[in-house]
Amino acid sequence: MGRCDGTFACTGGAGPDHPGPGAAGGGGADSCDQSHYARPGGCLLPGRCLPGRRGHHQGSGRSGRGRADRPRRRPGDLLRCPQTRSSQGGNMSTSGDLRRAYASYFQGLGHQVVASAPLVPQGDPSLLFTNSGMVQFKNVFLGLERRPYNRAVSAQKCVRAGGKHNDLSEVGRTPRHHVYFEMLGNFSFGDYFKPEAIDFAWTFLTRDLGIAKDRLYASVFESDEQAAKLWHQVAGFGPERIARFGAKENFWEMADTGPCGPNSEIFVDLGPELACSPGCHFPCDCDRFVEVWNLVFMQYDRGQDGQLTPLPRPSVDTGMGLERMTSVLEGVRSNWQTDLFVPILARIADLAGRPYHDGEEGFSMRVVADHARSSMFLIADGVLPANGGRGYVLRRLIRRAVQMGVGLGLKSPFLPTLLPVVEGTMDGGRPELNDRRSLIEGVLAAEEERFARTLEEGNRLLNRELEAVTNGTLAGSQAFLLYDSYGFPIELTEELSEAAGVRVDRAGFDQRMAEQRLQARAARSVSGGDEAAWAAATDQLPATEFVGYERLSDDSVVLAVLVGNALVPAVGEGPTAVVVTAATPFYAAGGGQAGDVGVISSVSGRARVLETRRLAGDRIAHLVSVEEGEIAQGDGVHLAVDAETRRATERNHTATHLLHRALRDVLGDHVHQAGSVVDAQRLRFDFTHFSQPEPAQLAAVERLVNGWILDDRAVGWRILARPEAQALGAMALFEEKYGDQVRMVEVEDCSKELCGGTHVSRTGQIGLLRLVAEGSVASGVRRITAITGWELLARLHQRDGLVETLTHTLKVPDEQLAERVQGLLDEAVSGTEAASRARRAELEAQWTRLQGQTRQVGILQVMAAAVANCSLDDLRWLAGRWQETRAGGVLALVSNHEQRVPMVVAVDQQGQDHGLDARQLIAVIGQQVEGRGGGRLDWAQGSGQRPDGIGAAVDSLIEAVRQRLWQVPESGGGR
RNA sequence: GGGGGCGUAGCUCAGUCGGGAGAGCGAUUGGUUCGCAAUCAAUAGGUCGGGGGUUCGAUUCCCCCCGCCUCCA
Repeated sequence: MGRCDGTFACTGGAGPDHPGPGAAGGGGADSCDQSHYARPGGCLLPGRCLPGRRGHHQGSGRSGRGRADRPRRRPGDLLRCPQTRSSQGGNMSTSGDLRRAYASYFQGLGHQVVASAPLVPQGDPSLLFTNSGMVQFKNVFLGLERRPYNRAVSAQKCVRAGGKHNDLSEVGRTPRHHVYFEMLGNFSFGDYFKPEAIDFAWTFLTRDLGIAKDRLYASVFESDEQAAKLWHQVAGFGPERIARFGAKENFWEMADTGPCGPNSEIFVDLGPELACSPGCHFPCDCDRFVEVWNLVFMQYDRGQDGQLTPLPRPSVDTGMGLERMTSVLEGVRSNWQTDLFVPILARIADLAGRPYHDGEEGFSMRVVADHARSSMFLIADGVLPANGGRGYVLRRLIRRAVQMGVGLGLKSPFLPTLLPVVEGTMDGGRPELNDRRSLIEGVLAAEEERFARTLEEGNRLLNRELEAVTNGTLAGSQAFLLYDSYGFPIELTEELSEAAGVRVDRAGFDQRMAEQRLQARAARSVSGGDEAAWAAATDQLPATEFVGYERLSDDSVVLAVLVGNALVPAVGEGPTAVVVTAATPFYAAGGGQAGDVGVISSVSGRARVLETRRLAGDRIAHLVSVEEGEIAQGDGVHLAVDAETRRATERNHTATHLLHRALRDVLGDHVHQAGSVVDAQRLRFDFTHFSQPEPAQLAAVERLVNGWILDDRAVGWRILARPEAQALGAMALFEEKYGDQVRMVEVEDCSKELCGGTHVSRTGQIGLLRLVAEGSVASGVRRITAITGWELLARLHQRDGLVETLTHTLKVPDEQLAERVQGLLDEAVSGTEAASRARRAELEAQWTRLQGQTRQVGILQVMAAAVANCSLDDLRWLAGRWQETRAGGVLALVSNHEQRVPMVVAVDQQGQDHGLDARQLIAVIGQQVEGRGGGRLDWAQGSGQRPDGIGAAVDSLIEAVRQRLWQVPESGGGR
């Protein structure tokens, strides 16, 4: 990258990979800084700016204090950074203050304060994690969702790791990359636009935060004259303070189509001391100018053809990275030196027994600090370590942190012990860390433990490999196998190999790694769901009105019919089709509840609804098979849900809420829902818990639930504002939609949960509940399966039928069944024992007879005989006796058994010395009985299928031995 | 979603050109020992994850499924 050459269009950090704060898959203020420590010729001296600052703590220097009494600087500190100018006139001194000030400033300007959405995006499978402030407003910007306000402000939790934008490898190496960070943002949904957005930002920065006006700069899209003009009017910026960039940096798009527009970024000059060169000036992408705020002006809609049409009501989406703005306010050079990280780093340094260094030496500690807090927030939002998807990202974060920590000499498990410190840095802004404390600690401890086992196993395997190394190099494929199949980190392989004086073929390893990536990517491009295509084909339609809470049948009109993934005017009998109506009583699969089935009919046709699914934009898709006539777009139709199936599903859904409550009562508050499936047949509930529940605990749970059912408690629901629901103590699930209006389902004096599903109206309708299975699905997650209502009755009947069959067959009353079966088993066992004893006696007798049948062939004793009715196992037993008694020479036994001819041949050492091979001999016998066989030099077996050749087989064996002895005269002579 | 590895006695695991299912620990019984610990000996315990195929014969080779571990996306 060029810098300060006067012609290069400096990005200020918002490079091509980081389109701005609002990008669903994009980056923004907090991950833009590509500058590194220890840069040759750079203006930073690692470690100079911030001597160890352990001891000072977040929470000190709250608002109201001036910088004079902020305790974070000691008189002797060498502070080369221009932080002394940072907070002039302002009273911001901590990240918590900034978070609060931002919210209250915009609240004062008519913005609704909206809670942070969870890190797991709702209803957007294309996105691994929430990675910017606008994610929860995406559908509002797209016009698919309406909210009761048109101005909002939020402090959004974000994670960038995994997926397309992966900052993982940069964390710890740069001043501003983090996996977890927070984005402060104000939003206008078709309300105010550029003039207000720029004015609000300017006023907040200069008045509320007290940043000197001469330290601020802005960038605008090259052709956005309006924005440039506004910066001049509002801030008095001349052209030298307004950079103009092209579409790559300053034009933002949510996706290939849809809302988009230019954006304007605001930069703070950290001072000439940080300049990369004496001539450095704005714009320059060195550490001197830090981008703190990105204002996105959504004013166009890009159509399928790529054409831009102006939006009637332009919108605004802004993002300010909490961490970097805090660093500016606190006058420190990197985010790691803010109150968000200093206490965490200090604790890690304490545990490691060595000081934290701000330079390269501190890399490991920064990674541990970042990954620890990232993991905690992910777990708090319901992510659990797993082998794929989000869970895998979390697992990697935890393991990387543990590996770094162990390298620092930390004693595992140390991650759980960091939780209180991380929570402290949040200054009360993130209560979920406390609410989910036991869960977070448990998950972290369990994962550390599991990783320790992985390392131990890898160590064992590596040592084995190292011993086998002969040329001083461990093959890249071996190192890769250790990594790929056994999860043993390559860094450890290198380290341990080096200690053993072995080089690791890193190039070979990297080669394998690249192949693996290619393979996974190629596979990915093939997959793709139908639902996305359906959503795209119907994106002009309004949200479907769901009337299924109130009734099970309704009339509506068909808005769209799809066959395959394409819109069609009508569909007849035959193909499976998708039907979308204006309104429907059919519940679309979601929240764990199965979609409804039933019938859609019109004057011209009737279709069976096989499945109901929810599409993006709250449209409901019925998957149908037309049974009669046709269903056409524009038809008036009657939609009827299969009531029996729906009722059964509702019984299971309400029972799930009761079960959840009972589990918490019996096992403890760390129990949280981790997945749920509810259909007409059963309910399946996954929950967090770290050990196997005792049978007595499960019995207690079942008893509690059935007690509530027998109480016949009322079940109701209402829509209310989210804070209200929280105040009432509603169970907040991980999957819940963090809208402002939430639906709370309440079981009288028992359970309150936020839930969009359908339920019985009184618990008595559930009938009864029975737990039918309990097991583990992942570490720390248990799964309970249960049944209710008719399904339970059917199971009882089935069980009763089974018992009846048994009592009938065994001719004993119910209560004696067990005893009778045991008796039969004992009899069977003694019977087979007696039989095998008898068989052995028979074989023993057979063996005695055989001993008389040895004949001399040359110098060898040959025992060749046909024995009656022996299985291959019997022959083996006889051969065993032959070996035990050291009869010597050659043994060949042939028998007839169940239409086949089992045969064995054994040759002792003497026979082998004379060139005899058991495999050749058995082939000779095999010829006479149409059989085949094989084995080892001294021992062969096989079977044939012509019992009438047995006599010839024995003769041919003797003849073969004789010939063999002639062909290969024994060296000592003796014939 | 795509790979790799693993699944054998209660536990930890051996078991290669396909042919007699094993070790250590644990359990039971007996001996030695003042008791425990320890130690010696004997014994029990296995649909070799499940199903299908190839073969005279499959723990072993092939295919499918299930479970666990792991990497990549």
